Amino acid sequence: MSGGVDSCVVAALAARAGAEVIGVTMQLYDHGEAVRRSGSCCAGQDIYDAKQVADRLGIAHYVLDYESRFRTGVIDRFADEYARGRTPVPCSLCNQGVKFTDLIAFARDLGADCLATGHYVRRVVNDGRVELHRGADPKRDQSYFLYGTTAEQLDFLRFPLGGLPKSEVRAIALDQGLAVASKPDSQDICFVPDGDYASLVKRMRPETDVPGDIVDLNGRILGRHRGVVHFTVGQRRGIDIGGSPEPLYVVRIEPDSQQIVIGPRSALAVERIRVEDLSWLGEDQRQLLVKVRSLAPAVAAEIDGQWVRFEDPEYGVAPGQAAVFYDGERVLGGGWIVESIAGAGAGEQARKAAAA
RNA sequence: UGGGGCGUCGCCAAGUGGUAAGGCACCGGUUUUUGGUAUCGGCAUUCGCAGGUUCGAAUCCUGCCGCCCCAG
Repeated sequence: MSGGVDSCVVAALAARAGAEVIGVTMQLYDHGEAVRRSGSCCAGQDIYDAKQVADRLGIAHYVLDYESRFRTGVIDRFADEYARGRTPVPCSLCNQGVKFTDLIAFARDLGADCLATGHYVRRVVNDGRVELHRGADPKRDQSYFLYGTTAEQLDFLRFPLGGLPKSEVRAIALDQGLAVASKPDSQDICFVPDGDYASLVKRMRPETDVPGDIVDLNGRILGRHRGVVHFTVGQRRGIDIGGSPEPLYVVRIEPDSQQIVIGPRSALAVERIRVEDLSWLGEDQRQLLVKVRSLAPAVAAEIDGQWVRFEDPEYGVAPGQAAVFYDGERVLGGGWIVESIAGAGAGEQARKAAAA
């Protein structure tokens, strides 16, 4: 129970169903600053909210201090990735680590039959095989963040909200008289109190705060930037360079030289990517759909070992993000994007032709 | 101190007598359980400065200032 609407409704549904329910809240990063911020989770006020709901439901409630695990497993890695010129997905790190590893272990120790969470994904048993599917509400689907779930974890997990639209979840919360019914949806990075993730990363990895050159595709210096921490591949705003007839985007980040390479949208075209730490729930699918960011339609691709080749070029693929594989509604797995190969963008071709 | 060209929003840039296009950048909203993207809206009472002509000038005239190129 994070203290938000979703997990509290899960607890309420379970309690109403007559199950023996034990509420568990992880304390992940409470250092006072995030305490009062609504829309966060797993800290301060949210833990109090979760406790209130548990009391109302008449269920036991545990608060687990996972701060140090969260720090090493999520926050440190978050900062490290920026230092490598990548753009991390902390939510996936959290799910794969503390949430689905440590929390499941705790639940098993308690002798629980399962662990239910408020994620908008579906667990589908098909022919005795457990599958992970997207949430029924396409606007709420969180499968992108859960691709790393293992079959063994999936066996133990339950996602009661996966088939519901958010509006219905709120209606249930209201109906059950839960104090959190109208709490705003959480967004942004939970452990960054004010959305200013850059200042956190700067504090942890000062080298990401070093000014550097902004160069074009040919290496020509166009300007200066305040530090690589402020950029991600595919980013348009914040480059602060005008005078171009078309928008310029971050094409590449080179942390060693502190350089940001920018170019037109066509330079963002990516033909294939390499992924690491591949997690796999499927069989032997090679032709599949892949999402390279949480919000984006899944596109056709072919996987071959660590390489994923897009049927059509993808734009703005940022290393550090996850590539998540789908077969229709079903999640097949995914991995971290570590490398991308420029594709046949129209502009790129024109540039090469002009240079030749 | 000979010749030529140019000075319009932070940048690029239309506009050559009728009352300041557009793009980029920037700012704000929307969207969003990561970062981004996308989208919508805002953004020069004023055209290097000072005079003059005109009903009316960024557009014509004069002077000055600044920059660039060629030639010394």
